[in-house]
Order: sequence, then C-alpha cells, then structure tokens
Amino acid sequence: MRKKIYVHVADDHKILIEGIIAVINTDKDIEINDYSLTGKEVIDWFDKKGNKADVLILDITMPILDGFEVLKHFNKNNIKQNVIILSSYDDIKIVQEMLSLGCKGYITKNNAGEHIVNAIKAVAKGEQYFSNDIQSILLKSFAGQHVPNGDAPDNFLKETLTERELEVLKLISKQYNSPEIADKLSLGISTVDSHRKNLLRKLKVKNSVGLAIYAVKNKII
Amino acid sequence: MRKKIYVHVADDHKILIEGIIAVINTDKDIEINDYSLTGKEVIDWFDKKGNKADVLILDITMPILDGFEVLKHFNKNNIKQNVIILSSYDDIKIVQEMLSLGCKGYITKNNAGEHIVNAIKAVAKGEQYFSNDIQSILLKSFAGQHVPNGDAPDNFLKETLTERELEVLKLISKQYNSPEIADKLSLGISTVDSHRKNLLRKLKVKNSVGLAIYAVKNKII
DNA sequence: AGGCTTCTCCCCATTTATGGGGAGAAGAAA
DNA sequence: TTTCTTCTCCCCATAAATGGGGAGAAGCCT
Repeated sequence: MRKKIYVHVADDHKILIEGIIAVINTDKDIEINDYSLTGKEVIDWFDKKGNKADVLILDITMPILDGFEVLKHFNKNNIKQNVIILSSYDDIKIVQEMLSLGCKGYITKNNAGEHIVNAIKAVAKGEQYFSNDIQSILLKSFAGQHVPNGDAPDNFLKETLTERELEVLKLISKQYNSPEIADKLSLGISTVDSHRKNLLRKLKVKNSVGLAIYAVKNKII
Repeated sequence: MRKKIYVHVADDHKILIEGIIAVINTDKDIEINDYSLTGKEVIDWFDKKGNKADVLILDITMPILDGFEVLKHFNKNNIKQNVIILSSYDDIKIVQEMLSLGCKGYITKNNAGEHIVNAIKAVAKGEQYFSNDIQSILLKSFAGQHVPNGDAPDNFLKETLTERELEVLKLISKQYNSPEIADKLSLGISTVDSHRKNLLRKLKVKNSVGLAIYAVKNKII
C-alpha cells in the first residue's frame, strides 16, 4: 500500500470545496486533511503545531487574506509548503507572480476536474504541474521574452511604486477624488496631486482611468 | 417508485458543477440532465426541441450571457421554467430582481450543500425555497426594515446601455478624453459629455474611474 | 396621433484633473 | 558628510470632467 497524500483545500466557496473533495475521493492515494474558507484560516491552520499537509490547494480571491498574502507568509516564515493555485484567473502576470512566490502548480477552475488529481500527485512528488491553458500562456510569454530586439520591452521596466503611491492608487481606483483622498490619508490636497502626477509618470498612463485599469489588472484593488 | 426530478445546472466553473452533481447523486429521486457553462448555452439547450428539465440551477455571473439575461429570455419567449438561483451574492436588490424575473428559489454558495437537495424538491413541487441567509434578508425587507447592502458590487443591477453609450465607454476605458472621443466618433464634444453623464447615472458610478473598472470587469474592453 | 427611446447638441456653472515648475524635512545609504 | 529617496506642500496655469437644466430630430411601437 502506497503512502497517502494529505491535502488541504482553501477556497471561500464551500460548495467548490465539496466538489474538489468529491473529485479527489475517486482516488485512493489522496485524502483531504482539512479545509479553510479564508486566507487567515490557512495561515492559522499551518501555524498550529502538528498540522501539516503534503499539498495545499489554494484559491487566490479569499476574504481577510488572499492567496498572495498566504504565500508571502509562507516565505517570510520560511515554511516549505507545496502549493497548487486553483484560480479562475489565467492572467500571465498573476501566474508569474504566483510562481515567483513559490507555488508549484497552477490550474484554472475551468478544467480543474480533469487536472486536480494529476496535479496533486505531481506536486507531491516535487514536480511542477500546470493545466493546459496555463501551460499555453506560459509558453507564449516565454517565447515573447526572446524578442529579436534583444532589449527588454517597456512594460517589463515598470518603475516601482512607493507605499504612499500605492495607498493613493488604491483610493483613486475606489473612485475617490483628491480632496477625499487627502482627507482619508490626512494629507494636503496638493500632496495627493503630487502623488497622482508621479503615478501617471511612473505607470506611463494618460489619466486616472489608466491608473484604475492598471490597479485592476494587477490586483491592487 | 417515485418519478425522477430532472435537473439542469448552469455555472461557469465546471468544478462547482461537479460538486453539485456529487451532492445531488446522494439522492435517488434527482438526476442531472445536463449542464451549461454560459448563459448562451442555457438558452440554446432549452430552445432545442425535446430538451426540458424540471428544475434549472442557475448561477448569476456567467460569460456571454448572465443569469439576468437567461431569465429575461425565458419571460420574453413565454417559457415556464422552475429556476433556482445559486449565487455568491446575498444582496437584497439582486434577490428582489431575480424574484421579479420569476425565479422560484435562491440559495447562496456558502451553504449550498445543505440546501440544494431540499430546494430542488420544493421547487419541483411548485413551492418556493430560500436558504436561511436569503430568508433572513427577505423577511427583513418585507417587514419594512432597512436591509444593509449585501456583498454585491454597486453596479451589479445595471441599466442596459445603448450602442452609442457602449462605444463611448470603450473609448473612455482606453484613456481617451472627450475631445478625442468626439473626434473619433465624429460627434460634438457636448454630445460625448452627454453620453458620459448618462453612463455615470446608469452604471451608478462616481467618475470615469468607475466607468473604466466597470468596463474591465465586464470584459467590455 | 401620441408616447417612447435614442442620438444629437446647447446653455449654465463649479469642481477636478493635469502639467510645469520648485522646495524643505526626514531618513537611509554611500 | 554627502547623496539619494521619500514624503510633504506650494506656486502657476490650462484642460477636462462633473452636474443641472433643456431641446430638436428621427425612429419605433401601439
């Protein structure tokens, strides 16, 4: 008898967890350890002594703490944990961000059923695993980096935003105007406008609409 | 032997459909007929001769056509169909909108597992069914109490946009300003500004940032 | 014929946003 | 110490967006 693979599932929709359990139960080598409904529950579970799982299935969008924060917490506390991201997002930037945060697998919810068992077994053995669509966009982005020019394209050279700028960007994306942002952050209006100017310049966009779209696409809000 | 209840499930996440099937399979009186991943698939399925289901489990957020559009299509074509909404939103306005569109049940994804079988059986008998949390907010609203806003985005119950408004919205989301949009569409600036005003009102957003975020989230751009 | 929506454009006014420049204080890093 | 970044705030000015109102023309539906 082979050693069982113990799995922890984290998603804010319980019915989806039930679905994953149903699919996984068709395989005798895998067993669900426990589950979490928020990122904070995940962190608390793994912080508790004696709790460990061979594989963590992790959704990105969860209340309280999201998937990004969970992985950052693992890295900060030097916790080695095999993680498979189960997400509805197939955006290259998100996939790359998750990979840089150390996830071992990434499958989309669209075709999770056919991939989840194989993904768990691969990641439990220390391999990587990506569903077809993710493989596809990863290959494309890989090919896209070898542009004939040799120089990195502009969008790879984004200037990093400061903490204050990020705060202002978040509030802009929530449809607050400068006086309101100044009030919320206890700043002068002219200060907020200075941050606006720097944001427009750094992110190479034309107006607040460009800032908001950047924020949405980069999951800043 | 009792007559079986045939159920059609529509949700854009296949893993969730698999979960529902797993839960429903525990009951011998209910059988899954077929499933759909988009609103368009639902409509096409029910339009096909010979296809019918006793109960339709319907998600609200789906690509191509959402749950609202599916119910509107049923009403317009005088199709009598028992529908249970399965949603992650527990916002009173959405529940009321769905009821006015003729849905017979409404359960949230948070506790779908414990309710879905009973909901199907009740609705198949012509009764109504709501999960606890939905019952609670419905009772409050009937009693005339103030019901706090739910978790749905403000712009969920959108007024339908005209073709022209959609054109303007797309260009706004591409960071063009009013003079530029007027030029591209061969309109006067004041006309573009009129469309802007109507967009802000219809989509219940505060400024162009809100418009852009609406456009991104609804895949208009 | 009357009502309806859509599209077009105008008036008014105020508030915001953008674009250019500069500058001081605090703190970190060299 | 000097240099650098970050954060703060100011000046100037113009462009753009918002908010209120109205109104004519064209087309559709009943």
